Amino acid sequence: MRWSQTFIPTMKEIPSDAEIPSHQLMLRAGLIRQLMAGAYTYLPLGYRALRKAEAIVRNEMDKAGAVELFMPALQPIDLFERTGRKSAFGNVLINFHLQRGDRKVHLALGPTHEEVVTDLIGRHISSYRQLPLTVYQIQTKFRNEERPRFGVLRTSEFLMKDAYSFGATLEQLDDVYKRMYHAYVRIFARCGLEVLPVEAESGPIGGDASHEFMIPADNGEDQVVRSTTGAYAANLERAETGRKAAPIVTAENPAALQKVHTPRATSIEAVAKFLKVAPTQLVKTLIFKADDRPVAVLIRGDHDANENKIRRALNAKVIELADNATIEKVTGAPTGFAGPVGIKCDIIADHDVPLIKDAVTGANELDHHLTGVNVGRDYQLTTTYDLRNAQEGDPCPRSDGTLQIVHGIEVGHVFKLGTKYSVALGAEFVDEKEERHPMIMGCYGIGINRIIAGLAETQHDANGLIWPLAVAPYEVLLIPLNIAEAETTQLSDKFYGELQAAGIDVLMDDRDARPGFKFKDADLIGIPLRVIIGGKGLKDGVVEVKWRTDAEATKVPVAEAIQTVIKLIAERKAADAAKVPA
RNA sequence: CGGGAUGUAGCUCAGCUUGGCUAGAGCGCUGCGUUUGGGACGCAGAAGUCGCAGGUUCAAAUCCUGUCAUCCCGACCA
Repeated sequence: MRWSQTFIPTMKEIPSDAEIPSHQLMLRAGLIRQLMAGAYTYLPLGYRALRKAEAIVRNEMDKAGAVELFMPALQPIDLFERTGRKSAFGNVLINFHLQRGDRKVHLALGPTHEEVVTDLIGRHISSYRQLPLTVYQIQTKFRNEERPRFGVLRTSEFLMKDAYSFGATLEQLDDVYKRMYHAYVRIFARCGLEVLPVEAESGPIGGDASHEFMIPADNGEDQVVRSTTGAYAANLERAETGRKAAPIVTAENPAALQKVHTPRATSIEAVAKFLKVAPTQLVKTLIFKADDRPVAVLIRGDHDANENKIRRALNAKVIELADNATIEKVTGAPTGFAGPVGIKCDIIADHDVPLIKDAVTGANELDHHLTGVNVGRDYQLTTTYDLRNAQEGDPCPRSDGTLQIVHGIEVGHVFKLGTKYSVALGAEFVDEKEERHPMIMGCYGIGINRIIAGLAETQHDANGLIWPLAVAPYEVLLIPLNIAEAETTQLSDKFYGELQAAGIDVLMDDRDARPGFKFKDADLIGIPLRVIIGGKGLKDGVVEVKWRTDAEATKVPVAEAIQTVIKLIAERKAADAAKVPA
């Protein structure tokens, strides 16, 4: 492509609306333009990168045995009502009524396609002999994000590869899951992305039933816990800690239990400030309803409760924070003054709670707290659990390392769904004994836009983007230094034609601009290999070849230049391919 | 949805506090000329209903009310 004939609106200045590097650079390099909050146009350069990432995803999905199809974005709301996801999605689901003749139809724009695909497969697959089957599509998804942000990282409309597997047995599900996991590792490696697979919240099947693929990045929205030894990585929502259950013994020389007046101090911060003690000295008592049974959950004041861990510890299906009426019933006081001493419900506690000597807790009485609270003497526990979010410095659950917390951008997710959708939508098969069973499903998503945004976010320098060869909009950028010189343009045209004939994606900056101007734009858009033709070099019979990441260009005799470029690209491709796990 | 900020030319911003001549700058754009190895220079030009609506006033980019949009923090995110 000749630069003069395409559309690459680069910007020297940083648009004031863009805050994070990927957003700034994608705007400045002419990859995207914003239409409105959460909706972006992909300009020619950005769209080429997107399509290259898409092609890699498609290729690996095909190799992993998935078959491509294409489903409608427009979907009948009825499907979401049958799976209960109309209310689960709530406001995120874009849905509306349309007039069709004399009737109204209620439609949704697909936020994902479990419903449509389960309905489809359920209608047409009926025997275990036809299973397993994995289908996928690459399609625009729609979600009414309450707050789109971070440029292209969180938008209301985005390109997603979504795959769905249908199997007759858990073994079949496990098999597809492993193949998809492996395909994902290859996809991100081929795209040149550094990605960390982490354990994620997994829903009904449990165990290793869900992994997210995270790009470590300071601006990532997710928090990821990883072990210093590399033995463990998990989403913060999911991450276990390696802490052990503490011995439940009353501390020596405990202070006397004392009731103190703490007017209007209902939060940890307020109580800590009022009594001039550290939050680590406080115990917060959260009242949950676990399958409608009230339970008091004790967490150290400075820690964050983790609802998933609490739900598992209680062996409950659903838990939610109790309403004010329930809290008053079990504590005898309004919300904000709950404590374990004398509470009228079961108590479970985090490992760190019994370690607090002379703790401060609510007194189960309006405007009062207790000080000098000690386990064994003032309240009883039989055991403790891991009930809080992991923290920096916690022991690793799988090794002798410690845990650290990093931010990440979720770029992929593999998930063992089980039979939730096949039961709701009646997608059943018959086994060899003619017994009917719901199909066992898995789903596997990749955010294609996030591959691009993630690369922009993590691979750039002060001057601009640095594309990996496999996803770069163009592989080679030809720069004729001065198009007023006939020799320069003739040679550039020749190179342009021959490189294209060799199957290389080449962009030629044929604009009538000064060299410095072209160099700045070249660094900004980050094409991997740059070939400079003209000027001093051409007088000496050489052209200059330079990787985006090189400090200095290499001089190559004109006669050898084309072969050199073809060889360099081939070598880089081979080197990149060697980094991809087999 | 709660909190904060910002809307003036394609981009970055000044002017607003204390209302007052014809609304400014840099970059970009058009024409001519000179330039040509890291975002050139000169001359001449085009381009803005000052987000929108209403109000106050002799007079509003500036003050008031409402509204819309965008960004940031938080809540939310199968």
